[in-house]
Amino acid sequence: MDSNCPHNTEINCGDCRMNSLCLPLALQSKEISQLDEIVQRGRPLQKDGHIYHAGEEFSSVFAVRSGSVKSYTVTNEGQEQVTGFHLPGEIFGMDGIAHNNYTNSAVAMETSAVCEIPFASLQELSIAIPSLQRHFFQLMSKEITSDQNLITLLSKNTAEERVATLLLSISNRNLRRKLSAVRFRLPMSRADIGNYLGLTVETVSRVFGRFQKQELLLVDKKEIEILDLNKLRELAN
Amino acid sequence: MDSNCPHNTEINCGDCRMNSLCLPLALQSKEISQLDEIVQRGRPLQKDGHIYHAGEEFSSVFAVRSGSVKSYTVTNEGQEQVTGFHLPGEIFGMDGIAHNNYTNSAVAMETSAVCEIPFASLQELSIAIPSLQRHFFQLMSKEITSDQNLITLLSKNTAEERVATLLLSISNRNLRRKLSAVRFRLPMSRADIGNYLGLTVETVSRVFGRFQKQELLLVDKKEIEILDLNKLRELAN
DNA sequence: CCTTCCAGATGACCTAAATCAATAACGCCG
DNA sequence: CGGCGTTATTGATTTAGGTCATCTGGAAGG
Repeated sequence: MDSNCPHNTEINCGDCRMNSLCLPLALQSKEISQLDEIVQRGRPLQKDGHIYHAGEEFSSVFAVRSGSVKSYTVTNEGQEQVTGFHLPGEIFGMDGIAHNNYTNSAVAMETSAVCEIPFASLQELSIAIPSLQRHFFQLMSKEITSDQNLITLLSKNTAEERVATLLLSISNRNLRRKLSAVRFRLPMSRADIGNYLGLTVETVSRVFGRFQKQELLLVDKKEIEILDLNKLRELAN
Repeated sequence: MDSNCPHNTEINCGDCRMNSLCLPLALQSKEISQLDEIVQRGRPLQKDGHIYHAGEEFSSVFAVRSGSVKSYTVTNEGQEQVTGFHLPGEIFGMDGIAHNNYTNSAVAMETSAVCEIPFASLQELSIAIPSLQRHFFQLMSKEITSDQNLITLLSKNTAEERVATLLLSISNRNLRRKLSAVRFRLPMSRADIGNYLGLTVETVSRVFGRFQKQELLLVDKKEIEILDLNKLRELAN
């Protein structure tokens, strides 16, 4: 298999382009290979393929290697609530630790590959490698703060502010991956955006329309070009 | 000091009435005393006394021993966002782990006492006591799922559903502490409730009014009596 | 005891976003 | 290549909850 193929599942953690994002920086190469042994690579997924469903027994956390994944829960009235979008290098599945069952479902939004990290092994390894334990505490804490940011967004901000904030979040995460911060393809549908931001599809569509009229954005279906990053930041506040 | 005083700071973890809530169940008594050594008791607080401020260097997580605490952040426009209410036996401060700084501020809503658990010591002890590591992973994961529940509440539910859900949450947490599930005192103001639920004070007040008219509740200032728990559950869904 | 203050309640009015409805533009598959 | 189901856009109308303004009552403090 060509090691340049984005969905290649053969490479190990030490060589993975994403390792600066999902692993602790301070890891020794010996420690990386210990981690490498527990990580199960090779889970290529089609669009709409599930990684796990809510309610299933928790066993692993996952890292996105390529493509993109969304997490969602289903309310008791049966409506979907998108709780997060996961881009390459990001970890998801940590909601399952609390009760030994995943509370979210996770699904690929496009052709993707994920790495599976069995949690029992990770816990053991964390005892041998304290910086790994620390790293996972930090990852979970980051998830908490980003969820709390979303809470604030939902409870205090207008439709325009919410959309602007999401665009900037994706822009920043692309930058971290050495991709363009101003030109990118949204992996998710308008419906997913609206769902995540507590808005209807129509409102999302209208906000995109207004942003184009104000020459903040150039939108062509899922392709986005940010024309005025500063103005957008101002709007998002 | 009288060991029956609710704000007594002398008792150790082994004897604390709350230990079934904040400690892992499986802990040996020898392990409890190890934990006891790192826990700093004796932080009695007045109403409005801060435990920490957003931005301060992270050092410890905290457990509520008596009284009640709220966490909040301040948006860049200067408005407060309440992110959580903490009742006796509950742990808070875990948002600080990610970046070594607290992202929330924590303040006593009434006369309270908290236990301080220095995080560095906790991490070390977690290596010696794997069930403690597991317990903390679980606590953080619970925080994630409860934040995600709030996200869903804010993005999908009406004012009445939000208020009903909060009342039931407090009711359940009281039950866990062997207190009445139907008669209790709200430790927080209407403004805090509204802020937490993404509503204005007026709306919260009107919802309480409507609930009383429907004979679901009896409200006397902060004293609440739930008259029809099932109906309230139905409403909250 | 009176005054001040602040939390809470209630009413009148307004607005942002939801809902409903129609249309357009696209993959996708036979 | 043509038809069809999904996804997105755009417009008209409605509504839940916000805003503003007023009022009440209890607690604090002199």
